[in-house]
Amino acid sequence: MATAASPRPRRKRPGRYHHGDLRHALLQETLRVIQTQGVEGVTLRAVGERLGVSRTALYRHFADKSALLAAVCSEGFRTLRLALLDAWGDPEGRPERASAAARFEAMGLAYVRFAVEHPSHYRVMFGGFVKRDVADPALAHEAGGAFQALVDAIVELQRSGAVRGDDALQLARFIWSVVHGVAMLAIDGQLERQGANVGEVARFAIERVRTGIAAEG
Amino acid sequence: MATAASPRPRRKRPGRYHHGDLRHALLQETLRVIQTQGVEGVTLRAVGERLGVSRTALYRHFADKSALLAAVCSEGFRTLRLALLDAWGDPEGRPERASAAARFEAMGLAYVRFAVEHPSHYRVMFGGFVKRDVADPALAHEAGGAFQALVDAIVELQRSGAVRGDDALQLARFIWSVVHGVAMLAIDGQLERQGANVGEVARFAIERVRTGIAAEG
DNA sequence: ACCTGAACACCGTTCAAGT
DNA sequence: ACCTGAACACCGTTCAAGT
Repeated sequence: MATAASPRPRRKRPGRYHHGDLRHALLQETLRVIQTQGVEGVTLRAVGERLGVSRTALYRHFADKSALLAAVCSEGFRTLRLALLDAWGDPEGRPERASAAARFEAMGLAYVRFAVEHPSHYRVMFGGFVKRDVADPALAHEAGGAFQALVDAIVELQRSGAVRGDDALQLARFIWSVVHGVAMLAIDGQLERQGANVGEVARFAIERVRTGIAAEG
Repeated sequence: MATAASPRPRRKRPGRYHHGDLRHALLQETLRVIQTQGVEGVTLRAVGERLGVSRTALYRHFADKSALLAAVCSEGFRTLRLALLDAWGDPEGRPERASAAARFEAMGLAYVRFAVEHPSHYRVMFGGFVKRDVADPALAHEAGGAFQALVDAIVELQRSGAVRGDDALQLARFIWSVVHGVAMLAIDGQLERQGANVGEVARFAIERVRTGIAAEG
């Protein structure tokens, strides 16, 4: 458990009619349900009841359930981006001593760790739960931001001569695929089923990737 | 569309009481619904109605809906294994001229192609739809078989001196992560959203992997 | 052995109505 | 502006009953 114990969103006072900040509370409570019972535990009835509010109150703040989950995705990509930037900038708590390889590994491991520590949240982000035709612009923006953290890291590694001069976007998509693949197989229990250790798989993968994208010579 | 037009499973004759091979028909019809309407289109009512059978008839053949989907997964892993073996053994229709690199690439591309051509089926296989505690042994067997195809290929590449002498299982997990990652991002529309071409991403990834796992010297 | 039909406890969503 | 409560059209699953 690495999730900070976020304060439980307030219930509506029984007498009062307005909740106050229902939109934010709905989002927070949905995240809480996802983390504890998984996505299938997210019913409008359950979330509403936990906030002392009718099961239809949410329609004032979100178009529908899919829009609520889209907001959950946005929040996830934001958290993921911050985790990646943190690992990249401060790989072991000793940024000044960090080699390019160490920073790269730290970022990759941080990605996988985010997924493993928030499996249900991660699955909402990539499990096809939000209808693609909704196309929440905030979601696209946050997803793009998380990806950009990866691109920026690649570019910096290229500048320092550690990584070959391929198109940075292609390199970033490749690396994203690797960590996303490890994360998904881990979440799905596929690695566990084989008796494999997720951390080992992640470390091995990142090291092989580093070799695969290293500058030649 | 690359799926062979499988013959539509027979409806029950209105007069008759028994369907004949309902279990097989249920599986086939479920696959058909998944392919055309996605997993969320799979309702026991819809599948039953399409076969001219009650919505509860399936409980004679499967424990519940999750068990039906587990069977769908098994079938998917079986098809995937065959596709991988086919690509590995006959990369371009000219097996005798195929280099190790070409066979490796063909296998990787075949993996991604399977997912892209059967996105909903692939998502059922890896989307956490089947409850893990059911633990269908046939499913575990088929999943293991598909993975084994990858391991066997790695071992052969190691014997031929093309791939470094790391633990074959670790190498196979790494490669699985890469192709699974590309496949999932493709299915999810993440690559499309960036304007990336799935085939290009897959080819680039496989080539970088090949470099990353190549024998040294 | 195999299938049916009614019943049950759930869903998301809508909409007129209340404050 | 914000929330409620009844109603609607869906679900998966159970179970006694039919053939």
